[in-house]
Amino acid sequence: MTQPTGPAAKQAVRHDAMRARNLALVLGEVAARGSLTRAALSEITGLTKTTVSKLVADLIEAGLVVEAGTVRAGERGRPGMEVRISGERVAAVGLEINVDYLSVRLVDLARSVRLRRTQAVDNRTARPVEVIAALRDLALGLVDEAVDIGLQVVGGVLAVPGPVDLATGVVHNAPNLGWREVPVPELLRLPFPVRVENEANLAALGELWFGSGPPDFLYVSGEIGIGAGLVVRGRLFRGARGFAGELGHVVVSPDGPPCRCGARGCLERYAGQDALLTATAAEDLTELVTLLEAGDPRALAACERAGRALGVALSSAVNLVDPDTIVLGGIFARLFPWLADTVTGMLAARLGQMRSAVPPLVVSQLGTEAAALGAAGQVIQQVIADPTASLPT
Amino acid sequence: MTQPTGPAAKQAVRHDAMRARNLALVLGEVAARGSLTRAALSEITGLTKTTVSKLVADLIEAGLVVEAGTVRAGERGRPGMEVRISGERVAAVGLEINVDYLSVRLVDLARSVRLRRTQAVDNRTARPVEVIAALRDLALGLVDEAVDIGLQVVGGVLAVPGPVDLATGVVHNAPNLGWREVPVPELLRLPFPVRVENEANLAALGELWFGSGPPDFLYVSGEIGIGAGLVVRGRLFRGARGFAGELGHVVVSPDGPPCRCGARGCLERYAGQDALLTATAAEDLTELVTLLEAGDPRALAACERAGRALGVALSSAVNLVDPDTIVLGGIFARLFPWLADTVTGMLAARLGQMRSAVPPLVVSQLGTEAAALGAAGQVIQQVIADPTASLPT
DNA sequence: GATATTTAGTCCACAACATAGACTAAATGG
DNA sequence: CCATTTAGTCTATGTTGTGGACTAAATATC
Repeated sequence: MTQPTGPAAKQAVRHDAMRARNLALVLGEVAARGSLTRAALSEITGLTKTTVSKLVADLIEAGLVVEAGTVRAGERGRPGMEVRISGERVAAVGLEINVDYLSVRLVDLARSVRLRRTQAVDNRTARPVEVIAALRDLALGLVDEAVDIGLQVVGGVLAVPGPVDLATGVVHNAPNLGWREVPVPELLRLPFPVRVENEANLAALGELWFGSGPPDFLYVSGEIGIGAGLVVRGRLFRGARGFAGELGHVVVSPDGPPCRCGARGCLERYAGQDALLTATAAEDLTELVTLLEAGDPRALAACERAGRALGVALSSAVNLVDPDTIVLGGIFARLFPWLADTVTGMLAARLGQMRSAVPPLVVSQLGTEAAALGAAGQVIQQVIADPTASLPT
Repeated sequence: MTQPTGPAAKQAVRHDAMRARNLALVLGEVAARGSLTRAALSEITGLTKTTVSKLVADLIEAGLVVEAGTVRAGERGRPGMEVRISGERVAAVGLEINVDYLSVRLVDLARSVRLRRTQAVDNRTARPVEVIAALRDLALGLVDEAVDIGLQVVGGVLAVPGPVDLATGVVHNAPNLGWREVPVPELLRLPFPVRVENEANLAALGELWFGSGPPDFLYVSGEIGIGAGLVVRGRLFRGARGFAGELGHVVVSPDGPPCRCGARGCLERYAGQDALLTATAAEDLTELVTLLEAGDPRALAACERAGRALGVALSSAVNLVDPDTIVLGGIFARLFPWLADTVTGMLAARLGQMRSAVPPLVVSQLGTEAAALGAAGQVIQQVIADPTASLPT
């Protein structure tokens, strides 16, 4: 018989764990609300003023928060001292390998993007070792600049367009890049710990942490392959082995065109970038957008067909995973003006009678930065969730 | 900016919470492993022997565990005293309303099914208040019998075939019963707290806690409507508003037969009970099974068509939610012999090239009891997760 | 300008719960 | 019967939060 408690429930709690949790609680509230006084923290967390004072003292000593000036809530009384996240000690690096660029971002603990570097390159024609060597150079340059501005990089996450084995970091298959079985961490070897994660999942987390929407949504990303990241109550849904979110292979029509996955009628064959470019004889996405702007009938028809297919696949997804909102990113962000009405119409037609609310369709606010920001945000999130790892011993 | 920590991370931890967590840890390990000595508990949990002794003393005083005799692990040394879950103090009631029966189960803390009562009745032709009144009578009888055997019912959960508003217990729409907007808890009014939950989700939990498979699977249930319960790492996935798992409205063919949900080509129209009975002119499921056993060509063709549709829909589900195993329950458990090869074949054809492992298809081990057992199991699970609620004050 | 009032934050004795080592208890091997 | 091994209890101590007393810093009122 399986015991259905999560891993967190299987740990004994001692005094040190209690303190770690309360430190994380205080730091998390400060991070969530921008700044708080000790008195406000006491009210919000339920801990006594004494306890909050001690916890804040530890966080100040660790350089994770700073006192930022006095503030008064009421008309009279002693003014409180604002405590804010310090953006001047620790930072995280978000990295991204996509089809036609490499990207790195430096994000501080206050979630400010301090540095941005992007390098245009055709990653589909380069060998994986070449791509990763170029990324390593870009990242090392960023780290040097971080040291120059006084920030210590405590970790990084790399976004790649394909499923990833989270334990080993091996990219089993990235169709957008033409990669199979690439042992990314062995090749990357940066002077801080780096994990590898699927790009759609990280973009979803980017929208969550750097966007402004609600904490329950399905993020749709796509180039050749189409992936989805699902966030429910602020947490990423990964599935049993971490390979959830393969929206590109959801069935649009069971006897439709053959797909490279071996099935037929997958979403990718209707709405993937290759499908769109082939239908319009466009060279690349920019040319496709130019045709659409010019009102080219073939381009408009291809978008209409892609929009209907997206609507069908997304209606299946909504029935299965019940998101609150659908966010279109990747190529679909650029094509949003020509897709939105068709997709929204199809969702309303297929979902509108049974469901009390059809999830609204919105465009990504972060554009091509979403994945790299989500990557860096994951490291920031870990520091906030476990501040004791950052305390001096 | 949304702060993405779960609810549990937002609670301060004090001494009482620390004790509660450690009590839950000890009780959970005893529940998971059948019986343990204090010394073994100390080794497994990492708490000292002193701490474990005190925690076990509290649990004994609460009647949640008992000492069950001496046992020795090695060749010499003082024998240890086995501590086991007590099945003789608290119990939970699982209730179920399905199309053609009402069912109640009494389950003790050791997860033994102590009492079973099922009443055959056509719930589709009866009014909701009549159905719920009959269920109330059945449940009150079970409670009387529980008292007779010395068990105290601490709570219950009711399984219904349709989406449920978890906060209010209102059943918005149960197509299998013909119900809409039924305020079940107001009508039921039993002498213990009762929550209402979707039947497919509870059946999935039943397979998890009373079956013997791995803790990551998609459970497929079906009568007229087809629902799915998804369990990942021992936890039920519900979606943003609790309305995930609507497998019956996943698209099989976008321009297929119109569905009562307003869409076209939903799985329900191919593999739902009505679709199967209409295709074979069978009166009910038993007659359909008789036809299948006799080799009736129309019945076999209907199952083949249903199996292919299930395979298509399940391949979309696997791509999106990545389960380890697929469990067929409901009518599909009875039809398993005539469905399995087609479904398995379709899954292999659609998933076998890209995914390193195609999820195996298995039949439910619990049959029609799965939902009621899952319901009772949820109450049992809550007692184990929060034993301080059961301690004398 | 002085005093009363309000609110923030610190101080310190105490409580709750886990730890750690000493000790007792219960068994078997030699 | 004694030595050894292992389980479980006892008791002083340590860690971390609490709660009330107290100080500090502000404004309103006189």
